[in-house]
Amino acid sequence: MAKPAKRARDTYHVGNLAPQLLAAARALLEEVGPTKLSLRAVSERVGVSATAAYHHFQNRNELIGQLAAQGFAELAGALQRAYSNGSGLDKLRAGSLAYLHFARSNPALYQLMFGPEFTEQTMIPALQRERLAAFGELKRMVADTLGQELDSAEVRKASVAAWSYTHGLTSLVIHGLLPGSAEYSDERFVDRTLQGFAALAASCSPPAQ
Amino acid sequence: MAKPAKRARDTYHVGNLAPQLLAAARALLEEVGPTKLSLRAVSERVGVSATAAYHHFQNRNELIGQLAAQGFAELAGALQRAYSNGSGLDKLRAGSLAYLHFARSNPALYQLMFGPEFTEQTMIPALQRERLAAFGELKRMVADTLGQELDSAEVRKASVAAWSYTHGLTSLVIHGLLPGSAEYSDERFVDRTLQGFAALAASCSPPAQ
DNA sequence: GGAGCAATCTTATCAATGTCAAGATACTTG
DNA sequence: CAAGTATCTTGACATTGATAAGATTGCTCC
Repeated sequence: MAKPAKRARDTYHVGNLAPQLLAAARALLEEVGPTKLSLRAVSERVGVSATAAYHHFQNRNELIGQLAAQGFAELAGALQRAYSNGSGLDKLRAGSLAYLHFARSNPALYQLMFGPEFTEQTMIPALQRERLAAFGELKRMVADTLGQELDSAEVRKASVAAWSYTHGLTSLVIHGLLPGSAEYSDERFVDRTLQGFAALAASCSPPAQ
Repeated sequence: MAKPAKRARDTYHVGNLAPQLLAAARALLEEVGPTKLSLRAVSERVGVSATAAYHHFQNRNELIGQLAAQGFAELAGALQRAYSNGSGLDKLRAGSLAYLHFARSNPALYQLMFGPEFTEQTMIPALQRERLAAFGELKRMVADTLGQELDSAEVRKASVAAWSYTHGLTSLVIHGLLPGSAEYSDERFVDRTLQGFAALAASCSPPAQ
């Protein structure tokens, strides 16, 4: 019988399994959510055995870590595009829009990127690198807006502020914690939040430098 | 032998198991992290069988959901205290400090409160209620600062802005994504971020109302 | 071109976990 | 005190991450 041979032909040496696994995991991630993503389901979707992934990734954490790293890389790219194509002054608004748009297009991935699965022990070099790169892109936008050097104290503080507000808004929207999280547009969320900041700034005591 | 009888005396009818389970889960949560919290470990710590919890909670999600609800209740309390004891104008700064302080004192709980385990399906009423109450507390602070009504459009927008920035900063600090996440004080993070906002506001185009 | 080696994939298996079903025990109420 | 109900246990099952050992394929080196 040629059955075992044929079966072997189909499954053995699929080729570049790692990218296929990552792609399947990425798709499954958005279907089932960040917590319910199982290696077995990913392997089954690709058509390999449950343990095949262990020859390309150390464990589940490394696989989803690379997914998260991929997410940060794409986020950095989106920020860069917004930074380049930014019209006029408000490049920061364009950046916020790109940020929120990326997260709303890949909600489960975004939750994974900032999820609790990556601590100091379970951290992956690629993830740390891409995260720093994405934040570097944000800092470039802020430095450009402020007209200051990349590593000035002003830029550092303002970048953290920008990241905080954008990530916070994004996180709240993604989790459905804001009214109209599903239907309202990215622009509406960003602009209303910016208006809210303006109102707060007008009523608050000016912070001491 | 009195062994089975004695054993029964020890374990049967522990009393108010639900609060004990919640307390043990709360402690374990901060020890092992939000993802690694298992019902069995909680039960073992309390000293009951693995399935005892199912007579007090529908499933694991309801238990950790009540934990999260408890977290929001405590957060609301912390905000209220900061709101009452706020000295002078900057009650918002005091609120941000209280918020960040709560999260840094209960990092795993905070991650759980905003974690991906609670979707529309897995949501429990208590969690939604306490979350709304906490956000209501934040809105009261904002309304007081702006000197406007609780349900005005201004207050709604400014509240979302305040929540976004505070949650974003908190989330970044908790996850260790900011330099000095471990050593720096709450005050330093909040004040530097506020200074960053001021710098951004000075360099940005005034948002159209 | 073939032997051998390394890379790749599979099957078998284990421990941990969430969950259900059925039975044992303790409290409560008539 | 008897019966019922609340509470807890044991036993079991499916799912999942992970390891070990074996099978298969492609590559290299003579």
